[in-house]
Amino acid sequence: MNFYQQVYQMVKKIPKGKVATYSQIAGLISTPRAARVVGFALRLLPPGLPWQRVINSHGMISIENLNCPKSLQANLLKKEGVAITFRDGNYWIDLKKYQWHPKF
DNA sequence: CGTGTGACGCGAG
DNA sequence: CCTCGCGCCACAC
Repeated sequence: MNFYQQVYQMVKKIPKGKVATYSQIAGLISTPRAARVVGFALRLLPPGLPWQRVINSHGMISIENLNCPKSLQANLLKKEGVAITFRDGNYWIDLKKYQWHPKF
């Protein structure tokens, strides 16, 4: 199984209404420091993945200029019950409240 | 096998 | 607190 595939599998496991960070995903897979690679993997997302639940460690969205606008991600998260705060041009998520805690 | 790159992270200033 | 810079790992070339 490729690293990317592991990333996708992990992203799929994020429950509705929860979010995870890049470094968290990387750590869950095997390599805590491969957060960048996680982002790289999410760049070529296969359809059907809840990519909107993956954010950076600041609880902030930093996408925008790809095919998907940040507003779409924020909208999707809102529909899942995640509170989004818009501040200084970016969407912020309360990680304390919504971060996913996988329990194996 | 060497180099470059990226939806990132963290320490230093 | 904000900005800058390097490290990091997997993958494409």
